[in-house]
Amino acid sequence: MDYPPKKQALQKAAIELFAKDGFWHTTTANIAKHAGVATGTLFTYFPTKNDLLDEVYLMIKREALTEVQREPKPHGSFEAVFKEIHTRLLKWGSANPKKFQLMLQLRQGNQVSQRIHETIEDDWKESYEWIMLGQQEGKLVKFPTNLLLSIIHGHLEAVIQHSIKYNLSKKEVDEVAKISSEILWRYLSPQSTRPQ
Amino acid sequence: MDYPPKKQALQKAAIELFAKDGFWHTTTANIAKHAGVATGTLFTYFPTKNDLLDEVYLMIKREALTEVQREPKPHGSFEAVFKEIHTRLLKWGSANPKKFQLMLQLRQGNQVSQRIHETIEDDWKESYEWIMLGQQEGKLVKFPTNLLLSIIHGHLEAVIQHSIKYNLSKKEVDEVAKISSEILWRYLSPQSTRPQ
Amino acid sequence: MDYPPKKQALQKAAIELFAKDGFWHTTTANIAKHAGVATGTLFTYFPTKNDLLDEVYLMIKREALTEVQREPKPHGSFEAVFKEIHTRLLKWGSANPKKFQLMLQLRQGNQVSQRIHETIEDDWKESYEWIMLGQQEGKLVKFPTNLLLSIIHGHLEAVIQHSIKYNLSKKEVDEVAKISSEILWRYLSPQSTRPQ
Amino acid sequence: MDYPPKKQALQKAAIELFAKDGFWHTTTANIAKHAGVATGTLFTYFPTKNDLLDEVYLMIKREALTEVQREPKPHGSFEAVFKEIHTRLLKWGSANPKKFQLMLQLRQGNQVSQRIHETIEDDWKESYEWIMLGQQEGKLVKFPTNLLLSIIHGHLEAVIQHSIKYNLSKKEVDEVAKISSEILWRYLSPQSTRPQ
DNA sequence: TATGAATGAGAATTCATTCAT
DNA sequence: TATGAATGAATTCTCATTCAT
Repeated sequence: MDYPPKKQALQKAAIELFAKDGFWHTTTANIAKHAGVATGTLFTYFPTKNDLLDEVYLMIKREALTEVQREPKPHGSFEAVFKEIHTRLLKWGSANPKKFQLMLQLRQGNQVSQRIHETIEDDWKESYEWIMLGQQEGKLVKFPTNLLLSIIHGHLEAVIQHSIKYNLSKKEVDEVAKISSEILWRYLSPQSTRPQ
Repeated sequence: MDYPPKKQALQKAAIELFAKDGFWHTTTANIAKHAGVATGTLFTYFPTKNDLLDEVYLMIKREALTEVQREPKPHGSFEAVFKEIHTRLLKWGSANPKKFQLMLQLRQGNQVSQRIHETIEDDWKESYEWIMLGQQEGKLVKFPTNLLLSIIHGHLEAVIQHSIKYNLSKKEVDEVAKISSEILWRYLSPQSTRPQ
Repeated sequence: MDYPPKKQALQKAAIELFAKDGFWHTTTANIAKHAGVATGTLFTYFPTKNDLLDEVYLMIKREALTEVQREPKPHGSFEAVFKEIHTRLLKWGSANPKKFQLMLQLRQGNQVSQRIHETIEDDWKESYEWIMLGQQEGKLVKFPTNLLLSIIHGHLEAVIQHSIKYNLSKKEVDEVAKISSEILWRYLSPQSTRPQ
Repeated sequence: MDYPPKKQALQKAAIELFAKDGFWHTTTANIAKHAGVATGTLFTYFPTKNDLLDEVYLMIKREALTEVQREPKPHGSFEAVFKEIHTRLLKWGSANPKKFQLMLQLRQGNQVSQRIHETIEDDWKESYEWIMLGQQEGKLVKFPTNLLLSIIHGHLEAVIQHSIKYNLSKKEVDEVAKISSEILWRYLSPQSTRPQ
């Protein structure tokens, strides 16, 4: 979608550097240098440093989303789909530690513009509604949907962070994914709240 | 512990402003102004802006810890203690949204110095060991302890964020605490992983 | 004289924008855009932004001069010619407010190159000499010729500015021209300095 | 009124440089250097380069006004006062060529903020009303007051420019003032418009 | 001629930190 | 200790100009 090669190079360099040094310690001059272009070139593609950030953040979020939606689409029972999505995201995060951590870093801090947050919310709306549907159909506990999503997110993040921190191999990530999605599912499916 | 009133005023102002505008958008001049002191005074107490940040971060972390350890100490069965700690932290976070969010903001980003992170890890070592003990005694699932802690943290954060976002009343927070700690416990106690 | 249509479009756009936003707030990119050509094209016709300015300034000055010299040439007594010239310039300025104000703007400031100023002085030499002749023949007061010209200019400018500011109609400008040239003439013809 | 010596130095340097090189060719770094202060110091006193310009412009305008109003106040007949004011301004302009030319330069161009223009208009309101009164009492021709003022201004400027250009001595300026105010007066007093 | 992406020197402004009082 | 004016390195962004196509 982004043909201009210099633009791509800038985005890539930005992700690299933002993730490594943080948004504020990264200068536009440095991004340009790493991308192999002149300082002014950055501003040909991104009116301001913040616009670059916005675009990069959106890109990452969409990359994760693409992962969830890519062929073959998750299919089967609600449970199977739920676990598959969880697994895909975990794998994606483990395989893209820089992007993942940049994402976390940017979620806190108020650098990303409101407009982008809204765009992203829009992107994920389908998933949100799918979760809500699951609740209505009794497949998931009846927590406030937002809280439920927060918990799912929180869990996922914790597991990804763990995988990154201990630099797990692909194989290990597969295992963690299995256990972790299994647990999460039991945790959030209604029967689990009424054991015995 | 911090007798000089100007130092306290500076710390308070710093928390306020860091939480509201972020570390990078907060100028030392502004902190001083909000604290009602001269710009230079800040540097009488904190050699650099980052030292102020470190101290403030440590303060908040210790405040949360104090909450966990304050009299009457959590007591009773492992389960009771576990739930009590979870509840106390949830309440503290809900009651101190600014501090809590500042904490999250600072966890990502590389502002806080390594030294401080180590100090904090040290502070919480006891808790860490208590969890590990719980695992050894079969009270908690046998995940890698670090992952377990990450998951507990993730859950707690999700719930606190939710309470803050929807501005829950004290009563509502009490309820959420009850349900949430109950769920977390079932989730992490070994029997929950072998339902039926 | 300027056949290439893109060159003309650039000059026109430059006048428009220099007059509206000032030389410094006008970017070459903007001029090109308004002229409907590519940024680089400007530099095909004008080596530098300042050369464009020079040419535009010269153009305007010559347009005013052309107005003075156009057929039917001012004729009759010295007084009649003097008044006719004054009237023509006043009308031209009122009809071309943008060009007129750009002219004023550029007279101060050191943007226009010395070479152009000299060229213009040359263009107007004839008028200058005609005024001098008038003085020698006792038709005009014996002020230093330069001062005399400055005063004439000052008067003319004041009246044009007034016409522009109050957006006078053609008819009103005609009237003002009549009165104003009458006054100026009395003011500068020798008898006026010795009334009674 | 402006005690801080560095502020004064900055204003002085700004006038010097703006007049010599123009507002746009003068960098804040250069102003600071000429004032013998650090680059940042300029912004301690003037939030932006334009604020410095505003203040400098206002200063100059007020200096001219002070000249008009200083003791001994112009007194005597309307004619005497009129000529005295004209003379004082001419002398001030001749004695302060840089300030005078900077004034002209800034009047054109849209750098000076509207607010400052209004402040100045306010400052000179008294003079404006005095002129209007003169018209009502039949001491001055019944032109639209604004046009009348424009003409007076235009005349004054022309004469000052002349004095500066030919670097007239104080004595010569005195003479020019005498002649010039005499002429202007005859020109603008009602009888002069109906000679014979 | 015409294009417009790319360039990079240059400029205004910010702000942590210092230091004389 | 406390002050706050002064510092100047660092940073984002602008824009005239170039040049490969």
